[in-house]
Amino acid sequence: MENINLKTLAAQLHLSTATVSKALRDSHEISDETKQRVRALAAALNYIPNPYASSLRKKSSKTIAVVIPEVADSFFAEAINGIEAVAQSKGYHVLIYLTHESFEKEKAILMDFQSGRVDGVLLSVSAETVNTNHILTLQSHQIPIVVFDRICDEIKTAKVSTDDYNSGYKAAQHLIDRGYKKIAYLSISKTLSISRKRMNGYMQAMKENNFLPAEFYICECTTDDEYNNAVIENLLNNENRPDGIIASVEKLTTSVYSACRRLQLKIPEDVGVISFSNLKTAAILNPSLTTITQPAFDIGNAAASLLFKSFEKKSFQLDAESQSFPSVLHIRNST
Amino acid sequence: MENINLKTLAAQLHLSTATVSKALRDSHEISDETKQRVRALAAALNYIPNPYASSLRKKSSKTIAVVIPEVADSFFAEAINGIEAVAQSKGYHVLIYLTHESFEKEKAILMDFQSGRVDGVLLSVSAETVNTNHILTLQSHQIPIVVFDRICDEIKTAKVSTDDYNSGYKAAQHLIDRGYKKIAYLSISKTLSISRKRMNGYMQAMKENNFLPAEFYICECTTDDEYNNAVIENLLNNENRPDGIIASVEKLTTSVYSACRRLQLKIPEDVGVISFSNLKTAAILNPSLTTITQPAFDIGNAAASLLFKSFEKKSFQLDAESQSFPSVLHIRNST
DNA sequence: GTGAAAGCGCTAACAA
DNA sequence: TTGTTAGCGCTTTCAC
Repeated sequence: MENINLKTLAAQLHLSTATVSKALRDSHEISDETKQRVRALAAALNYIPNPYASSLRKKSSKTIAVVIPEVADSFFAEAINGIEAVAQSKGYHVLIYLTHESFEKEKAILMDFQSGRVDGVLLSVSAETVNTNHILTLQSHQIPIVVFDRICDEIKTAKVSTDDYNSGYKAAQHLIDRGYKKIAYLSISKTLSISRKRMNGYMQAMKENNFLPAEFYICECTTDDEYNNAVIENLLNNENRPDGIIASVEKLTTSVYSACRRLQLKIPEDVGVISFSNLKTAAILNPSLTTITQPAFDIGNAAASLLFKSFEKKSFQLDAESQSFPSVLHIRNST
Repeated sequence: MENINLKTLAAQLHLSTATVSKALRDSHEISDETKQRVRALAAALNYIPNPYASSLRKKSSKTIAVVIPEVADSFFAEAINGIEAVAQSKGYHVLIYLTHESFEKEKAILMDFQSGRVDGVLLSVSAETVNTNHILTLQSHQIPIVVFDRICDEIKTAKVSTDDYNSGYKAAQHLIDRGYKKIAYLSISKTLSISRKRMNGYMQAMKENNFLPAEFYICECTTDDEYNNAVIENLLNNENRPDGIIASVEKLTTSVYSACRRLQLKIPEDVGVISFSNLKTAAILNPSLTTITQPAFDIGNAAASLLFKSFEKKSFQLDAESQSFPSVLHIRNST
């Protein structure tokens, strides 16, 4: 099938391409009658404008980028849902990029956006991300960027996230209320602000309850499941093992449960477990899992909405628009 | 920061834009010395070519589209991983679109691709998709399309999927081997070929074991969790309830487990449960879940690889390249 | 080995 | 109200 463009339409209608273009965009300069004719033919021939010609000319691409560490995580999957919902409603397209927690990849991806490929970026930084120069560079090219979930405090833009400090606090306090005393915090990154904040909340709760730093256990996990399994098993296979565990990230849950099973530790009797998680299956785990659940869809939705607002009025100050959503504690049988 | 383009480079180097363009693309027409100079300046000024200008000119966008019903499903999430891996290695960009099981949305999305926005499409059809005209139209515009997982048999192109018939058969046979006799099949769509095939496999196994059609239970589920909960509870809350359940799709697992809990039916004693699922948490459910697991990453990877092959040689016949991957049965405590 | 020129399909001044 | 023209930034003949 022949590809049909403005010129074809114009020729068949004995009009200029300019007129056709304006008619299709419902310009007030064009008579109703002409608009009718143009629209009729466009529909008949099933004309779809070439987006790249239009992008080139207008210097706007009607597409945004979503840059995240991974998709196989129910938080990010739900966040994408939230983002896609807004994008679809605004007629925007969404490009997706996975960093797999690599800072180098993240830099390379953002670098490319200097080209004008996207009108804006939604970013959740990788666990390795140690500085924000790549973000600053992008901003200096007038590409608006909104960070969500895994935010960077340093950068000047909208940040949409959970109230991480409180969430960490809430998790720890819940375990303490349940009578657990030696509580471990499983982190995925020393550098990630989100992880630090959750940890600070945990530490604060511990201190307020007069636990000594010697009774805190901070355990660094990684991207590597095998490694995490070993680390967690090691943590628990020990005279002075913790009796409570806070998994700061969903994927660590499986490792914790498996380690307990291998070591024949009973949850919640021997070890209480609470996870930051959006898993739909939390309620049907064995035992059902107490979670700190983030409003993932809403966070994605809010981040995207802010980005679109910044497209609509250029005077919109993204950095005055950060939002923090409360997480909710779902108490189940693992604590 | 000023946006820098070929013209800027050319001016600073006292060369023509044509020469600079060729130099950057490492054309043999250009002297090594010039290439050096050009590359040096391009790097120094951090030149990133405008992709839309290039797309417009070359009529190729270096981007593909992934059209799927949803992301919040571990099969699709993993499949995206597989797709993204190939795309990234080939320097391609990936646009993502969610149909939320709506045929109308799917049509609208594919329609837009006639514009040349993408070089190819990876599609997993919605549960509502009843005909393939939208796909045929796209193909008539020379946009290659590979269907994966939720394939359509009718269309002439590469189809990458699991061996669904065998998987359905395997699931049923496993339950039968375990001594279950009244086995229900939970479907998500009458029209989806993938669902029909799994169901046919189930029926075949039943017949081979001399169960009567009267002992088959086929249960239509939907997108709506509430509704599914009710339907499944109704199925099980009954004198003549099934003693075995095959969930043909991951998301139904939670409904089944919850229904059993509410009705105080014990898994696996009262009801055996097997699910098509890629959940990482299958092993730590209560009880751990017997699954038919699809090689999601590989399927995504294979689908994308085929698409890229068709870009590389236009003589490549996609419709001669369908692939079927075996699923694996993970026997756990729910059966 | 390099450059001039045309043009991808569209939009936006500016004329008419 | 419609048309002419220029040009977005790039690639690609085709001359030189």
